[in-house]
Amino acid sequence: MTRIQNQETADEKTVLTKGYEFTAVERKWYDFWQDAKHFRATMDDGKGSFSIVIPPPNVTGVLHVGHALNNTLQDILIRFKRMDGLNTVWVPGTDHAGIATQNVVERQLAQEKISRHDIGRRKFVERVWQWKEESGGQIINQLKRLGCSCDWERERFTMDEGLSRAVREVFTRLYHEGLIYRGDYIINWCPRCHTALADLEVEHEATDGKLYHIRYPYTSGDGYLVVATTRPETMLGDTAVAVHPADERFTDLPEKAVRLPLTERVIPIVFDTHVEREFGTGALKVTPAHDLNDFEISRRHDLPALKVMDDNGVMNQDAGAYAGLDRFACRRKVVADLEALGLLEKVEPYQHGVGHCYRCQTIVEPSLSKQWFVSVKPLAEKAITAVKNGETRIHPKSWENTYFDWMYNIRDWCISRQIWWGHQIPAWTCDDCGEILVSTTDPDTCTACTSRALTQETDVLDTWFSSALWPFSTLGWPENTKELATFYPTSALITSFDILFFWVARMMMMGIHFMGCAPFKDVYLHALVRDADGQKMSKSKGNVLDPLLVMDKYGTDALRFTMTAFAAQGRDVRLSEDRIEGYRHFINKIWNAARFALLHLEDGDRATTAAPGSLPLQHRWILSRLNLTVAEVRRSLDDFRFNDAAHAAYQFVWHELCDWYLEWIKPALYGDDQEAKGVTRSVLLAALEDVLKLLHPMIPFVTEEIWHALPGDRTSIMIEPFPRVLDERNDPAAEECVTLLVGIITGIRNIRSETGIHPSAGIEAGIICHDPDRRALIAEHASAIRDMTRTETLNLVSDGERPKGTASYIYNDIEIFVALEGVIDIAQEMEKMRREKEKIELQVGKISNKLANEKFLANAPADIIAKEQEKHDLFAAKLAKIDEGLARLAELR
RNA sequence: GGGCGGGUAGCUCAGCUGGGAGAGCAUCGGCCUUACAAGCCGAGGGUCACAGGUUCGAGCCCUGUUCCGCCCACCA
Repeated sequence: MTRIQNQETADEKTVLTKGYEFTAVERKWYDFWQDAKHFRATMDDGKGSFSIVIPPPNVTGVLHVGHALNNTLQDILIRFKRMDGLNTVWVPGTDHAGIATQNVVERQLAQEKISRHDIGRRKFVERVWQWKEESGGQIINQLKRLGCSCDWERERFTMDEGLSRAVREVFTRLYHEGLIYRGDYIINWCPRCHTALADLEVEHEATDGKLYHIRYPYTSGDGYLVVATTRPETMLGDTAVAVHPADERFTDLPEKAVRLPLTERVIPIVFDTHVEREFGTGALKVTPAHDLNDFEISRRHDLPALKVMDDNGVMNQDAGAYAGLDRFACRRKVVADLEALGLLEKVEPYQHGVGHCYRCQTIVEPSLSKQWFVSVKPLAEKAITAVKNGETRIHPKSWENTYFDWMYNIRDWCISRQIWWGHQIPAWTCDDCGEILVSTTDPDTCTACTSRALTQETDVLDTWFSSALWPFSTLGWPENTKELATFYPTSALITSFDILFFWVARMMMMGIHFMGCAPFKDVYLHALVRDADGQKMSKSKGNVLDPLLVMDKYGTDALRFTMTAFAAQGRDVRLSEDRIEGYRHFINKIWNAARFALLHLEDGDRATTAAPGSLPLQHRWILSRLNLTVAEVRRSLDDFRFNDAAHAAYQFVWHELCDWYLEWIKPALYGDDQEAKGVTRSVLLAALEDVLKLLHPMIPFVTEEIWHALPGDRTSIMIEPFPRVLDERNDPAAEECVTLLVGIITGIRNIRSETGIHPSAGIEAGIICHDPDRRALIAEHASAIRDMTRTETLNLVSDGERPKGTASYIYNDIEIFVALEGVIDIAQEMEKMRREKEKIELQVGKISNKLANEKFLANAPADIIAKEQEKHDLFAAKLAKIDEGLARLAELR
C-alpha cells in the first residue's frame, strides 16, 4: 500500500504498483484534498475569479449518469481555473424537489396504510425532513466519489434558513411591485398529486384517442348543431358553442342557442375567431372551467364557467346524474347515453397530444382555480436583452434561438402548489376584513383593520421558484456579502439542456431583476446521456448504466475521461460499458508510462529549466509538441470543447509521448553517457509533470497518485499551476525533422512487416537522399533510426545502385532499402509500386491543374499557392523515385 | 403547425474562420522487443444522404429533396 507524504514520513515516496489500484487511491486522495482544505474558496484581492453554482440535485436523489456527466464537466473547469491561479468557488447543494420528494414520502406512508391527511400537515412535513436527513447525504457522498472539488463548507439546501429567507424576500418584493398576483385561471391540475402544475410541468404525449361528433339540438324543431370533441365528459360543463363568424355554414342559424344534451341546459351559440373552420364540424363546444381556450373564449363573451370535476378527477354535483363517476368512467357513460339518445353522430379514431404530470404521469386536467402567478413578461424582456447583447453567452449558440422563442412567447408562471413540502407562501388573509398581507416576517395584525385573526396561505411555492434564486441566494443574498462581490455574476453554468426553461431562463429573470445583472457569463448546455443505441436510459427499458457500479468496476477516472471525451457540443453522449473500458486503457497507459519513467528517475532529478533550444532534437521535439498540446487543451476548455481537450491530451500522451518519445530515449536511459542521461531525465520529468497537470482536471485521482511518486517534494497536484504556453518551447524545425525521421522509420518497419522479416531479426538498410541537409540530419540521427527499427547496418548514400535482393519504400523523395535474405518477389514489389504511383499521379494531376489555373493563381492567397507548389514538387520528386525504382526492378527481372 | 440537431470508414463519432478526408473501437497480418498483451509494429477500408448553386477551390457556405432524432404549440 502506498502512503501519503507527511511530516513524519517526508522521505517516503509513493510507489506505483504494477497495476493501478484505483479503489484505495481514490479514497485516499479525496480525503487528503478535503483535509488539506484544497476545495475551499479563495477570495484574495487582486486576483480574477471563477465561480460555478452546481445544478442542485434532488436532495433525496441518487447519482445517475446525467449527474456524472454534469458534475465531471464542472469539476474539470473549476480544477482548471483553480490551478490557473484564480479565486474559485464551486458552490454545492441540493434541491428540496417539492412534488417529487412529497411523492416519495407519501408512498412510504402508503406502505403503512396511511395518507398524509391522516397525520396532518405538521407531522407530514416533519416526516419529510426526517427522510431528508436520512437520505439527503447520499447524493453528496456520491458526488465526492466522483471527485467533485466543491467547497463543501458552503453546501446549501433550497429550504435551509438562508435560502428560505431569500425566497420570502423575493416573493414579497415581487408582490409589492405588482409582479406577483393571485387570480382565477385555468391551470393544469394533477388529480393524483393534488396540485396545480406549471405549463412546463406538463408533458404532452401523442395518444390514440377518438374524436366524438355530438349533436346539440336546437331548442325547438328537429335541427341540431354537431360539435366534435375528444373529451365528451366535459360537455357537462359546457356553457356555449362557438363558431367562426365568417363561416358561411353558420350564417343562417335557425336560432342562437342549443339544448345541451344530458343536462337540458340551454346554452348560447357565440361567434369567435379562435374557432378553426376546417377542424371537425366547425363548431366548438365551450367548457370554460376545463379548457384553456374555452376559458379565454368565455372571457371574451362573458360566459359563465361551470366546474364539473373535483380535485380527484371525479365528477361533482354539477355533473348531475354523473356525479361521483371517475372522469374516464363518465366519458364511457356519456358516450353510451348519447348513443342511446341518437345524439352521437359518429366516432372516428384520432391521435392527439394528451398532457401528463411530469412527476407521476397521470393525465392532467385543465381546471379553473385560484392560484398565484408571476407576471413574467417584464422580467423576460430583460432576460432576452442580456443574451442579445452578449452579457450572457449560451453554448452551443444554437440554443439561443430556442431560448428567445420561449421567452418571447412566455405566459404567466403559476407558482402555487397545493402540496405541503416546500416554501409556504408568505401571504396571510385577514379573517375579518379579507385583506391580503404579504410580508417577509410573519405579521401579527392586519394592517387594514388591526384584527389579529390572520390565516396563512396554505399553498407552497413551485420548487423552481427557489431554484431560480440559486446563483445569488447561495452566495448570501439578501445580505451584501463578500462572496457576492467576488463571485457574482458566476462565470459559467453547466447544465443539461432539458432544464433550459425550467431553471436557466428563470434564473436569468430573477438574477437580472434582483442583482441588476445576469447571473452567468457563460451558460454551457450539455446533452443527454443515452445508451449505446441512442436510447434514453430508463429503468423500464433496463438500459441504465449506474455510475456507481461503473466507478467500482473501472475507476472514477475512466468514467470521467469517457464522459469528457464524448462531450461534444450539440450531440448526445452515447455511453456504454465498452467505451468506458476503452478509456480505462488510457488511464492504464499513463500509469505504465509513469512506471517506466520512475524506473529511471532519481531522487535528485528536477524538471529541466534549460533553454529548450540547447537540447538535443528529441527533447526539443517533445517539448514543442507538449506546448502545442497545452495550448490546445487550454483553448478547448475555455471554449467548452471538452472532447477536444480530452482528445488533444490523449493523442499527445499515447501517440507522441509514449509511442515515440519514450522509445526514443530508451537508449540514453539504459546507456552510460551520464550527461545525456541527466538531460533526458530532466526533460522526461518536465514532460511528465506537465502532462499530469494538464490531465488532472479530467482525471484527478491517477494524476495525483503519480504526482506523489515523482522525485522532489510534492504537496498536491491540484494546487500546482496549470501549464502555460511557453513560446520558447515552440520548435517547428524540430517537428519537421522528427516528421522526416518518423517517415523513414515507418518506411523501414513497413518493409519488415510486408516482407515478413521477423521483428527480432536484425537487418541491413540503405537510404538514398539527394538533399544534403536532410542527409546530414539522417546521418546525425542514424543511431535512433537503427534503434527504433532494429537495423544493424544503415547505409546512407547520396546516390547509387539499388543493391540486389532488397525491398524498397519511397518516402517523399527519399528511397529506403532493406536487404532480404532470400530472393524478393519482383512482381509483387512492382505491383505495390504501381499502386502507389497511381495514387500519387492522381494527386499530382489535381495539383498541376490547380497551378495551371490562372484564376486560382489570381485569386488564392499567396501562402496557399506556395503550399500547393511545395506539395507539387514533393509529389513530383516522389513520382520520380517510384519510376526509378520501377526501372531498376524491371532490369532485375 | 413552428423550431432545432443530425445523415462522414463496418460501428460510434471528430472535423472550430472554405485550401491535400481523421480518431476510437472493430477487421486483417506479424510480434511475449528489458513501462504497458488493458500492449507493440504494420495494413486495409469513405461518391462526406441526394440534386442544384456560389467560389480559383465545398464535408464545411446558399437553395431544394429525402430520411432519422428531439423540442415547443391553445386545431377542440
